[in-house]
Amino acid sequence: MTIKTDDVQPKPSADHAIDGMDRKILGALIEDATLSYADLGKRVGLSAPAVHERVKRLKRSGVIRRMAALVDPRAVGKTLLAFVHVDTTGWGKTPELMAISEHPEVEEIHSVAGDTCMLLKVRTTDTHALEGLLARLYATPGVVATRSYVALSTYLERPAQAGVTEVWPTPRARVRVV
Amino acid sequence: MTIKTDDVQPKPSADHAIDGMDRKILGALIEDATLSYADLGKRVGLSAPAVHERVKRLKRSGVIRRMAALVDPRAVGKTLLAFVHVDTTGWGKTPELMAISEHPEVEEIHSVAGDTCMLLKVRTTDTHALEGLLARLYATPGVVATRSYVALSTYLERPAQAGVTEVWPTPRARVRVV
DNA sequence: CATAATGCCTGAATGAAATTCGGCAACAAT
DNA sequence: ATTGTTGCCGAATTTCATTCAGGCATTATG
Repeated sequence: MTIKTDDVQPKPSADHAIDGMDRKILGALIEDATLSYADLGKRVGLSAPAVHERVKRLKRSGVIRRMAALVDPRAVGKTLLAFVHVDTTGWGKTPELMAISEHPEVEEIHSVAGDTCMLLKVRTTDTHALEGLLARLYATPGVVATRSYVALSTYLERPAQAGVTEVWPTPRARVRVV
Repeated sequence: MTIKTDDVQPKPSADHAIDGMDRKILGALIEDATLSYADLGKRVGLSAPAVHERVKRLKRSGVIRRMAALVDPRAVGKTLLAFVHVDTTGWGKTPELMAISEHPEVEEIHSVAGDTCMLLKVRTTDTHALEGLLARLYATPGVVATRSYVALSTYLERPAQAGVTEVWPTPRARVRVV
């Protein structure tokens, strides 16, 4: 009998393991999702139907969540970026706290280990709009304090890279049980 | 004579102002960049060549930076997400600090206002790989301290929304100069 | 008020690309 | 050795991106 894990986090169905060819495809599609299958195939060394099949599988298995247009936030009026540490009374995915995701200024919500409970990434038009968001956060039941880090400049902002980055390889047990 | 602003931040060329129709198009393309122009037009109430023209303009003006595949980080082995506060001796875009962006685990680098200098968003395979990254950060000239917030759960993570979110409208001067 | 110019839209036509199909080679299991 | 499976390629079909020629509203101008 197998134990049902039933994760809270969305899990990528691990039907097929990702191989090096998949990583090359992912890397190319992260850079440019408008590549034709013919060009994509030429870049990774495969035919168009072959890459098409793999991309379909990567989408179906959830590795590729979706294709998205990356929009300059400043072009749509979101000039101000801030990271907000939120201290709460309780812990966990309570409905009250999840209501925070309803605020359209909030782009990310993480529960973190450290001297705070939750970490928010938010974008607003200006400081005044940030104040409005903070007021709504403080009005949320369970929120007791916030600390905001307003971004002055963004030096790097890129979506998830596809390559493995095992610079220091994780040590594996080299012990022989006798 | 006009003053050359010459921003450090990439600037969206403000040829044409973004109107409500553009916002609807952007919102749809953020959700799904694979929409055909016909479907996109039906969704926003426009013909296919019309939306095509607008999308082309949005790309050319830099509002749409690019189309990208959004990849599940866990599917490519990046299980651990952390936000790292970095304290530095100096300030600004020094070459030493910009070398941090060479580390593939680093997804974002912001200089922030608050009790730290810089804020990093990083993804690694595990805690050991995070330790390796921190070791490399400490080896960077100018870095004096770091504080890491390891994400336990991610409740929300979405790319930039297209809509204006002026919930508390920014007060405008109602003064008449006489 | 008339007129011309501008910008933006609609509908058809062309060319390219996505998608599907059948067949072949490599590999694993029986 | 044989059989089944998996993954790939080349060709065919259908859909879509892209372009073009008009039509309508709005605005500037005489």
